[in-house]
Amino acid sequence: MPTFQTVRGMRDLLNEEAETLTYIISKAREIAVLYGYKEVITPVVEPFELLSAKSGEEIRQRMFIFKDLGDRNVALRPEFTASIARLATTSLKNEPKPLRLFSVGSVYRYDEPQRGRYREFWQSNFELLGSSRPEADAEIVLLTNSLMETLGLQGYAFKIGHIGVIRGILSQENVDEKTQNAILQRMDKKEYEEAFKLAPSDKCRSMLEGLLQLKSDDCFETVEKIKSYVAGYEKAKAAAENLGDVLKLIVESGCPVETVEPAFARGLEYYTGMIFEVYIPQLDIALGGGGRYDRLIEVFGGESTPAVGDAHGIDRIALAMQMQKTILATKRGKRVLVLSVNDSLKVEALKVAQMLRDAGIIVEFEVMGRKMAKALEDADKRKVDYAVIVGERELKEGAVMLRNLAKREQTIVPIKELVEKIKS
RNA sequence: GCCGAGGUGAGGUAGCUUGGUAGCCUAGAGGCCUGUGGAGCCUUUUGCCAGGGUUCAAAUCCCUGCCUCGGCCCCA
Repeated sequence: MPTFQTVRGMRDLLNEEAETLTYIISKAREIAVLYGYKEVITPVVEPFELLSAKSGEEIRQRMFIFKDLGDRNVALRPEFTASIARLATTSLKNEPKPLRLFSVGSVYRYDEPQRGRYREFWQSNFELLGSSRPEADAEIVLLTNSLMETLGLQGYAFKIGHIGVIRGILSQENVDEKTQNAILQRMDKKEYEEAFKLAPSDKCRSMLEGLLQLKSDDCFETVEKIKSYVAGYEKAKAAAENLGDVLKLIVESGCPVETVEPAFARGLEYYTGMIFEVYIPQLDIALGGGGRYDRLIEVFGGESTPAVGDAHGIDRIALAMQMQKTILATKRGKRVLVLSVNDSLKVEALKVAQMLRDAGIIVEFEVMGRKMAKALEDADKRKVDYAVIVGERELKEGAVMLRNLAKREQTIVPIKELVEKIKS
């Protein structure tokens, strides 16, 4: 019999890793509740067409695609937004706006695995549908800010941009959408020469090149520079103004914005407006990112619905927390091992165990048939707090032996007082 | 997709240069000890990533693949 291991890029998460993951998920869920987001659970497998429609070349090439037994082309979701957009055009079509949706789960991308990158990884996802206003963009950024802060991450910062600037220039230069996407993809990969080659005119090319020079140390100054640079390009100018509005809202709400990137693009094709990513200094991979996608829902056959959303890489956040040695604020109750002195008292011991669990105490029951010495030794090694020993002598008095494993002290405690004694 | 470093029981490792009995520490199960543990002693469990080649002989040398870790690119 061969031994099995996980498929490349997929991991088993044990002990602390699993604990950290669920801890971050629970914090994300708390944020969702606080901001009024309703949780939705969508399938891991979706039609390939849905997932690939507007995701962009980069992601399309990295999807897990297969035919199911009904000969349907399906894929494992590489992100959540497509599923949420599907919901918005179907089940949630007639819900009052704004619609605030939260999801969490695993997503799949066939990348080369490396630090902070896996083929199966976890995301928490927030989408705000129905508003085109800057405060909606701001809310998504601020909620990410809240999550970073709640988790105790130090020195994290946002990188922000606006896809409308480049798209504005390109459409006014009559570049078709397909070419726009290709240019944006190259720019995203920082293959600027390749990107510029696709520009149809010298003027267009020099406009794009010029954008790269506009970065300044002050975010608001960068926005002003962009504004004057794109004078004459109406849509691009409106985009720059919109970026300024969003920036003002988030910066004044205390959100640490590190840079405004005029030529910032992201791998996903569906973005139409503000886009952002969040980083910590110790890692140059994004912990989260998102942006505005005002046209996706109508592409899926829904009414024109402005929307903005973002995703957080839970595994990467876990990595960040580990690097910053962030302490998990988890509170754990007392752990107890219940065992009987001999087999004839098993029923009594089980009753005691159940009584303690009913009172909310974490109870393990001795199931290995071990001798007491071994059982106690084992329990102590695993950091169990108390052993409750059920024996004839004490039971006659309606009591059991309660042993504090760390202190190596024990007292006879009436069963009636056991819960209280353990909890104190 | 590309580049680099590696893969020895469950975990951590020695051995590899210079081919010749796979060793150590931790861990699991159990015993010494049938109502009281952290020590000690003893028994026991699991291994050279896979396949091929060279050789009398391969963990060791060669080739291919797989996997892990890391870097590039990009993302989360």
